[in-house]
Amino acid sequence: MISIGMPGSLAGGVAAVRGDGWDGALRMDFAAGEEVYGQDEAADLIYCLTKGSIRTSHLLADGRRQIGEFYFEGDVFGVETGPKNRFSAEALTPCEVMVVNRSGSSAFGAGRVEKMLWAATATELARAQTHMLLLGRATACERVARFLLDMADRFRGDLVALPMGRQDMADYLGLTIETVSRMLGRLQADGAVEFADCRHFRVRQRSSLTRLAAA
Amino acid sequence: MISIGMPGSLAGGVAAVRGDGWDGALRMDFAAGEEVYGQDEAADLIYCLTKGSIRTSHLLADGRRQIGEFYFEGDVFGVETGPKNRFSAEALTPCEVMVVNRSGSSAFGAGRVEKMLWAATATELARAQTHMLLLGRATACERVARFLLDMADRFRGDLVALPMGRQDMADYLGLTIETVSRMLGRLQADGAVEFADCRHFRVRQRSSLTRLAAA
DNA sequence: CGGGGCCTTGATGCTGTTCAAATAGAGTGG
DNA sequence: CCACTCTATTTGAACAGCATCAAGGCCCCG
Repeated sequence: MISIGMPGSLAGGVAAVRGDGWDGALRMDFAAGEEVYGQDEAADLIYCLTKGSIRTSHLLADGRRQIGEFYFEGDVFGVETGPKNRFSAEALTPCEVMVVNRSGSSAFGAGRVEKMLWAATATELARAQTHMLLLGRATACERVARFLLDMADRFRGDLVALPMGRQDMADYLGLTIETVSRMLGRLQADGAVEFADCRHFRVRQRSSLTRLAAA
Repeated sequence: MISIGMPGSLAGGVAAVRGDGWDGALRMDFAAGEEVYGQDEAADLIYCLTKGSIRTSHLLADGRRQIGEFYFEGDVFGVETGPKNRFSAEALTPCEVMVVNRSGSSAFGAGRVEKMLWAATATELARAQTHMLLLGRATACERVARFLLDMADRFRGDLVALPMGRQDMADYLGLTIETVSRMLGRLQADGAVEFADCRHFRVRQRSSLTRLAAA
């Protein structure tokens, strides 16, 4: 069974999410800033984000933090490879998620949940590899440029909203907030992007941005 | 069908690898330095390394290189998430591998190949995440210390042999050869490890090494 | 109006890179 | 087995990019 932890209010009811294996899922809601699951907790649930934005983060003993990934509407998160979560997940904005128990219909490969889990794991691997390449051999400017491109591609629409703050971007990109801020400034000065305010931008010259992203 | 590319000599015959889904696999041999598969080639085969060491690497247009992972005896490699390989794979030493076509018995979840592929993907995700954390927020010294610990753990035995050169380590850790060399020197000076020659070391004080790895 | 986050901007410093050269090691042919 | 060559590794010195430290500005909200 799904046990509902302290945070997050169970919204009761059961809704279908495209019939992808989320039919029997329970819906939960989270307020901005609330934790969906914690680092080192048992990893037995999988989540589909139906509304809002989520970040997963890994905290080191000395306070250093690495953001694993950002998730938006339609993304599946909570895919973990071990019995315990390597990352924690927090809501960046008010969120609505569907939850299923991964060991639900346990026979391998049988159920829709397994198919969905398989697809989600593959997506997760692709993202982790992309992220790895970003962190391994990209300059600060390239990292920020790629991040903006990625965000612009994930939100279809002219004006892109960033649900996360500078610290989250920095911890995702392996940089400091100051460096992120400076690079954003530089990209804007170069005419590649234009910021309406610190959380909203539009791509001005995709070619410049792509060139600066270099990879 | 499996098509045998130019490099790698088909050793004919069919051998079972623990009955894990490798029963119908073909064996191939590669010489040190030979490419097993190339970046951007079609990703339809999966490999089990039965002897030797493999590295996977991703090359950027400007020559920067990121090593994805090192694989040793018993490891499965060639798990890719898209239709084309994001990485290439090269033999570090003479290698013996078993090859199967991933779309062989295609019905999802049905065959042993699928079970194996599922396990391999999960392992791959775990490794990619570990690697991501390494590259994101670790100092040069921590990276090298963790690398040595990792190698020591994967090769059971007192004296650990490194099948890769300094450039490979550097490209794996997101550092330069000079920095890697300096950090190895420092770790040895600190008494954490001892190098017999530049490719063989033993762990002297695991506690120091673990402390320096810090994560 | 005042307080507290968050973001930006500037000055300075450190970690790791780059450039350069010496040394060690591996492979080759005599 | 030795001499020679070529490559890999180590070491040193100068440099650069990003981090750190420190203000200052902006915006939200009481």
